[in-house]
Amino acid sequence: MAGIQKAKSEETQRRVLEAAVKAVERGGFEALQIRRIAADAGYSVGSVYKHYADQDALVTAVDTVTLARIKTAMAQAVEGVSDPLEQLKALARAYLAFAQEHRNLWQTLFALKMAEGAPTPDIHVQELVDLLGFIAEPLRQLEDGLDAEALAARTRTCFAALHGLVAISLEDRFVGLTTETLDSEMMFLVERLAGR
Amino acid sequence: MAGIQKAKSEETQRRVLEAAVKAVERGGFEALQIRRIAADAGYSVGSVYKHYADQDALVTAVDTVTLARIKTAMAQAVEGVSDPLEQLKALARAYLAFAQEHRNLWQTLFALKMAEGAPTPDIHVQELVDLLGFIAEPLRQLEDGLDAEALAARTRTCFAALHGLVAISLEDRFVGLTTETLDSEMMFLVERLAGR
DNA sequence: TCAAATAGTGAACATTGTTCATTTTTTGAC
DNA sequence: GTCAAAAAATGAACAATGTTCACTATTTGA
Repeated sequence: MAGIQKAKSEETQRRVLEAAVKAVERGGFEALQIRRIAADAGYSVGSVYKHYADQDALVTAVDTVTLARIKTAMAQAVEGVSDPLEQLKALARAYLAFAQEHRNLWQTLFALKMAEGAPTPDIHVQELVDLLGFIAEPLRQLEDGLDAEALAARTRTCFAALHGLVAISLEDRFVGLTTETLDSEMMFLVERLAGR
Repeated sequence: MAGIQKAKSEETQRRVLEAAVKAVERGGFEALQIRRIAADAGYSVGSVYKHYADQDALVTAVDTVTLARIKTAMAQAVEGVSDPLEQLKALARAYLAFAQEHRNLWQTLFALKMAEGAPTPDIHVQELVDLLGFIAEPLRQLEDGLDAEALAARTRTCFAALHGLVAISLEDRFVGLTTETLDSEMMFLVERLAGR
């Protein structure tokens, strides 16, 4: 008869997180309201706090889901692609596509975590390292003269540049480019970064 | 005897904005609280709302100040520099320096305005066009084969790439690079973007 | 001098994150 | 099966904050 408590606890945590992800997907960062999520998940506000210390913890949990999804998308992007330059192009397109298709999740992931004094959870750091790993491998093949440290720095630079292009492309403030222009600019950036 | 009302109104608006800028500088986006700002400026909350429709309007006003400061920094950066590649490098360094020295203002400027349905104010669009203009001019000299439209797209791409590097460098999530490495990576990026 | 217009006030309200005393359910020993 | 302790769940209450608005104080122009 034992095990009911554990199962209930896990289900509650899972359903709360599901409701939180859906809330962010629908309404962005601001839609992550405890009362709303508790109601959507079918619990009271108190139950949410039993599993997540505060709103930040819930955002962090949503971000963890987002990172996992990005990782999956990146892994699929390079699947079966052997040419390093083509790998980088595929990764760039996958990253842009994810941001466009999951705009609210992506924006929440990069919406100033910096303001908080809390350190980044280990799981996030690991996921980010994995993401950078996708870029590091083709880069290593293209720039064979780099030592490990330089490669790590170069990898981050390449990711950051692509990230910036994606971030700016999602902003309304900058006059929008056509989809074709954005893609060609992105490919230009990848080629220049790859030294081609 | 006339003119007192106008002077008072303008002073109130100015002092409220000054308090708002200082609040953001000190505590970031989250420090922009109406009560706190009203008290700092020496007015009641109602007076703040006489000059700014809501919190968003006040953030927008702060962002306008930030954009003007960035524009000034960029203008100073290229002053007396004639070589186009050196101009781009100076602009990149100035942009990074501003973000580092005015981290909270910079972050607030790029903290998801996207969530709001409100359109970007004209003054912001104009300032952003001016900022891109600083980059467009040296780019035009370096890539003489581009037509106006392609140059505009390329300019945005270069800005976005630099912006991404700056944004990621300010994040704690990514293991920090030394100042020297960051600068050398930034120069690498500029040179590659410039086709050198 | 005075009535209208403007500037300024702050109490009151609505929303939302958070806490905690209480109730309901589960567990394991007897 | 009984029951006391532990865990899960509840929701009222509190605190912080954005926003409104009826009211007061000041300025204006005739």
